[in-house]
Amino acid sequence: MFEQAAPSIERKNSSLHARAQFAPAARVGNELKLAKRRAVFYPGDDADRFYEVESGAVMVYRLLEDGRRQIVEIVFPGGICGLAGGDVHDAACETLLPSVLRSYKIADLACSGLLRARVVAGLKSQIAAMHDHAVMLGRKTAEERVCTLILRLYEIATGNAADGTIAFPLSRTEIADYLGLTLETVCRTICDLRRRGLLEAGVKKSEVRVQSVERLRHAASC
Amino acid sequence: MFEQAAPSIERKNSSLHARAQFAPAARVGNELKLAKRRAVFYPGDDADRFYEVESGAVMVYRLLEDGRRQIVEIVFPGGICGLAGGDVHDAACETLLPSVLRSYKIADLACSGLLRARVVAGLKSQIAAMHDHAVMLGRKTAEERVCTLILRLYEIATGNAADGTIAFPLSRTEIADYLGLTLETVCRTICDLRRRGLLEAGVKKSEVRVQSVERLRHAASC
DNA sequence: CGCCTGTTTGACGACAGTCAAATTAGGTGG
DNA sequence: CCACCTAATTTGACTGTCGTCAAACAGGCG
Repeated sequence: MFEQAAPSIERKNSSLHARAQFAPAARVGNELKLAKRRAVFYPGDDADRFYEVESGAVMVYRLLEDGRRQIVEIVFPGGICGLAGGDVHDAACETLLPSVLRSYKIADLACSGLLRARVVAGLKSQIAAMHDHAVMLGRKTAEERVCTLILRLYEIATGNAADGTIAFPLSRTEIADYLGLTLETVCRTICDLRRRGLLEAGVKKSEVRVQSVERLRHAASC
Repeated sequence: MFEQAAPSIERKNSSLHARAQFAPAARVGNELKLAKRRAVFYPGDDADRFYEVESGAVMVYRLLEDGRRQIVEIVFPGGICGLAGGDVHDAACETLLPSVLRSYKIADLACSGLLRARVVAGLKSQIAAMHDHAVMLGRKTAEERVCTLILRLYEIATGNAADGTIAFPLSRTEIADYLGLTLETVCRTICDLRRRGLLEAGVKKSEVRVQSVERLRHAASC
């Protein structure tokens, strides 16, 4: 949170739980510009506000005592985060890209029918996405998981630059933590997909080009 | 725990996707009494209604083409199901026990502030539960998964008959499909926990007795 | 009492994880 | 602009957990 006007101040906040001291809570529908990899909230934080992603992307994750991490949601524009659990947040939330969020008080839901409709719609598609995710984590092989994720990113990206090239907003480790795999398995799987011609290397190493959506969809089992 | 008084009407509906024809859509807050293992909705069904579980329990699941199944939610009293995806349901829903559900039209949300508050609260804890579930599926070992589930059932049951005995509303196959394991692994793990004294056999085979919540919680990593 | 289904147990194999090292990318300062 | 340094990615070899296939066993219901 809470770096207000984006850029400048870059408190180092390298992922795992370096606590940020927040700026004082903002007003209804307060806009929040955040740089890449900034914390939005931490588990245990007061959950009196939730967030709507306007641009960019955020990830919501949980940590176990021993350091295992699971990214439980990746939220893209139009999605909601911070509406889970009781009166404190149940997970951590961090930007993956420079993002604009809009924060609301829970109580605002009662006031605005428009907001409520947007939130309900957001939650509905979010729950469906979590169903997809559960199927992936519980029942898909490593290759199916990777293909499923690439496909999802492709479909989101295809709105923007539709030449089949996808810039991952995620590191290998993050992909692994989202897919319930290790980073080595993710590497091996992606390389293998390249070798087999389903993907092609992009200009930058973090980019990838989809060769055949059909074959990818088939390999993803969905 | 759990067992209601199994009602009368028993339309045969043996699990996987034998389509049920529903009673004609009911009014706002229509009560729905269902026996054990009755379909509530199927994927693709018109999602003009959602359901609040009043008693009993339901499971929400997805099937892949090749028959792999993942149970994505188990919903207990107070929870909501059927609010996911777009204008058709994204998953199947079936009772695990004789249950009483209450169905509402989506539009009802706009009318009743009381309903809205209950639904938002329900969705929030449901999303947190799905976060738990994702962590389990993505990052926990077979033993941790089984312990986590037993612990959750224990905590729900402990409100009712608090002697540590849990009657599973789930078959081994269903436990496996919820935990992302095979039924053999579930069996082996439960037997192992018994051998190691974390659990004790109940009177019936489908029951289990928790020996030490502490040890169980430790083995569950949560 | 006997069938049918669900559960338990066993033997074996494979997919993904672990540990470790080599290679590459990206960022910084000269 | 280039050299260097660190962090990220890739590759390799080996291991272990869990899945698969198969058979024995138990329990519930007619």
